[in-house]
Amino acid sequence: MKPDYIPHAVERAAQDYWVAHDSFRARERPGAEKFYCLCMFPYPSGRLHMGHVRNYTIGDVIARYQRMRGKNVLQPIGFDAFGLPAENAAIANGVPPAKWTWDNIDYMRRQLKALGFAIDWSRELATCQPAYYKWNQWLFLRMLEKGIAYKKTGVVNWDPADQTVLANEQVIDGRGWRTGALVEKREIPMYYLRITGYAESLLADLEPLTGWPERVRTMQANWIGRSEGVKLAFPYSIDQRDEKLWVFTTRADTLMGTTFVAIAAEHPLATRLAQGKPGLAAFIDECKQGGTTEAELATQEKKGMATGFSVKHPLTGAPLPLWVGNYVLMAYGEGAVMGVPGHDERDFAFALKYRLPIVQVIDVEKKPYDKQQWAEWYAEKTGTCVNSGRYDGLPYGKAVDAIAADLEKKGLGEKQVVFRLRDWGISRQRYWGCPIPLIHCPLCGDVPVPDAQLPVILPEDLVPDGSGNPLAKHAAFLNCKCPKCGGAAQRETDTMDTFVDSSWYFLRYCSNDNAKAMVDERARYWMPVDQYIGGIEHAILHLLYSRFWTKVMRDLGLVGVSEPFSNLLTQGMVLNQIHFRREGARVVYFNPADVEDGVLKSDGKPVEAGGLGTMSKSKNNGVDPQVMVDRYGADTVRCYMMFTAPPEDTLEWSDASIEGSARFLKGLWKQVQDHAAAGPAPALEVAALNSAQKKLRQKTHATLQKVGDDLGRRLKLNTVVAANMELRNAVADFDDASPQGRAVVQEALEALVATLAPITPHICHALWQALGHVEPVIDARWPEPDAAALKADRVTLVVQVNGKLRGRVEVPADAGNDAIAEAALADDNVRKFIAGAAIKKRVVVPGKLVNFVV
RNA sequence: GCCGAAGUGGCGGAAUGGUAGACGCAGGGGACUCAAAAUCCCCCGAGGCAACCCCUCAUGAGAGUUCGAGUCUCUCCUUCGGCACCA
Repeated sequence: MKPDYIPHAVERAAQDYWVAHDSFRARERPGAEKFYCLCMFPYPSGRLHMGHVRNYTIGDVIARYQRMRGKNVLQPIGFDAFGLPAENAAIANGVPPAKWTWDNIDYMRRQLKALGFAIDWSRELATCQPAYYKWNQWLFLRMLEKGIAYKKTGVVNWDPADQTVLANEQVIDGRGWRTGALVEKREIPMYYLRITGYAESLLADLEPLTGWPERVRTMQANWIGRSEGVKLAFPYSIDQRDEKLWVFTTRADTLMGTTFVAIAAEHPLATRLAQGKPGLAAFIDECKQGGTTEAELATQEKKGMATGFSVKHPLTGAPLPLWVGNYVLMAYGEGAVMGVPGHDERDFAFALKYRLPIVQVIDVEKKPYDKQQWAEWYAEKTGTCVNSGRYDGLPYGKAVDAIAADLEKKGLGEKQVVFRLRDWGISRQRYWGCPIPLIHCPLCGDVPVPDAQLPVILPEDLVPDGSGNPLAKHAAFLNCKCPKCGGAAQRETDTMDTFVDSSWYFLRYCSNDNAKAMVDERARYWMPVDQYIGGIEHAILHLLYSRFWTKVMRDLGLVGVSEPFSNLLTQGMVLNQIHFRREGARVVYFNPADVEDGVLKSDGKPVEAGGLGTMSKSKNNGVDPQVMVDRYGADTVRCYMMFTAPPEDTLEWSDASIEGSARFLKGLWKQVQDHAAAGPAPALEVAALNSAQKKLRQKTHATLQKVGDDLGRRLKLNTVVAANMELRNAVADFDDASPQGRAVVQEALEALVATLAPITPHICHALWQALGHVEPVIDARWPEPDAAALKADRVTLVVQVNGKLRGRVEVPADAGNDAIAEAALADDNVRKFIAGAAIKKRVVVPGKLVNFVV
């Protein structure tokens, strides 16, 4: 009897088998070659979206493949459970974030199980569990002891209407997303982690990380942004005292071209000079409007105001006007820049706008200099100094050395290395996060919570209302005793950035049941992660923070590795259309499924098109894969996700072509069942094969070779499916019920089922049994191609004349170059194009082509 | 604005410096069927040719390197990701 393909029954049976046999429980087996396969854990936003399905399918394919290669595989999962959307849901629905989060986790866990991922569920964790975040707090205290964590002020977005701090995402066109109020910048005290202390090693350790995509390493290196330059001082006198204004520059060679100095609006000197100057004070206030993001600062109109105050040139002593400029970033360097309009594009534009002098001090091969129009070469480091007194004629490097030496003699400067990287501010004025374990005592100051009192538990029954942090109004959490003096004190109500939670979860999977320690020796067995898979959007922040955190833990003796992830696959985003409406100052997003022809289906009124964007909760443009799983089954959805685009490319969602994957699996099922219904195939006798049988066998082994390379080395999963579709087509076209014909088909079908098993594990579980195997396909050996079967007697070469295809020629596989050329020249069309001309050159690529240059 | 990618038929994509369009979707034609669905077979980049052969053009635009470029280099355009409080 040949059973029909009923995906849900097949999938249930396979999943029941794996659960009954505890197939994916990972155990430490010293001596066994381990493989830690990890996907970035999901934020429990509600339901899985297509990006999740893509991510976890890629990971699952790799995990199952490595298992078939004989590795001891660990594939865990958990939930990144703290964060802003839970608070937003609470504001919208009046449900505490904890309940919302756990309901979502329960639903998503069911979805993940329905997709059949080979996950060790015993290691599941959620970052909102006290047993997890206790260790955030514990490590934070260790960092505080070592001076890695410290307190300073930082700038936040402040919504004056709701009296609350806003995330960048909640600021839309400079206004609060709920209130529409103009957002202000505000300085508040925060805790920082000194990631800059690790800048050198974070940069240096990128170099040997060859398992990472080059683009991610480049992005990280640029983000860290090491630059060598000179820190130098412009002296000035104020209130009868001599002081120095420090700046950093990578272009000390242009120092003699300085015509002004500009400081950030937040610079302390700006504040001092604004006293008694209402105009300047108003300008500084104006600079405090608008957002805090770098993109916003970099694209805003460059504005400045003279302070009326001067500083002195460090070498000539000449007075230079001091300006406040909104393009000067307090966060980078010293919060002040020397203005060299001759050789810096921004300074040039600023000088033109405010009619400041422009002086040329670098010449490049005597090219003409125009003070009205910026030219690219003005900023080049290839010229020599001019109009620079004793530095005239010096090239870049020597000029910098000479100027730095002269500054140093005067105590006004020295060479310095600075990084673009800034310390990591982790304080969030939010409820749904990990409490920062500090107590503020009126007598003792900031007192760390003693280890014995950890974790500081977050109360889970509060409902935020959008104005401020509910922890700050919750007496039971807020009021406590000072651990030092025993007097009345208050807890810190800020919580940690959720990036803290995700910076070490991969370590906790190794020992998630240990209540006594953050990590234990099991982490030494499993770490580093052999393959990490996640969205390209995490290329910088999450990966950089995880690398930093791992290095801190290494320095505390907690882990044995310096880098957490040996190999990284950055999956492309799954994009979908964005639709929205502006309702007053608020923006409301609509799911593409509810929109047709630019109109919302429910009310027939138009919506605005926001273009393509990554599927996200905040843009409400996710596609629920559950509909597809219900209709086609998990294997079809998995197959389609892998087939439709290479893992690293962006994928624009369309559910139109999933039918092809459904047909493929249906056809494969029928072929295997038809074949199996005729009884066991006889043993293969290679020597007895006819040429058609040899040809199918060659196709089988060519497919094994391609698929093995695509899966093992290239991670091109789309072509794994495509190559297997080709092989299936070849089997379908092969009409030979003879004993050896059936033996060749058996081999082809086994290759198909085994190599597809990582991608479509359920159907392959059933078909592997149908092909006569007792052991499950998850434990089958990955099939390797047979070199002898790959060899053909004769090969077809392409013949080119001057690089253009003019013919084909079939020659014995072992033909020499002269024999190939002779055969190629016998082709009529080839002869036509050579047409008596002299052959200047002959290029033969063995097995591929021959090219005549005439 | 800065940093990093991507751009190939009607669509998703293949081509690992060597035959551009594998594989699939959609579409067209046919078989089966009372009919439909499902399934199976054939065609399917544009132009030239009565037709086959064959020729020309074509991988966002423009240049360059090479016997040979979708692939490498440069410039430009468009789209996407990141820009430190979305995760």
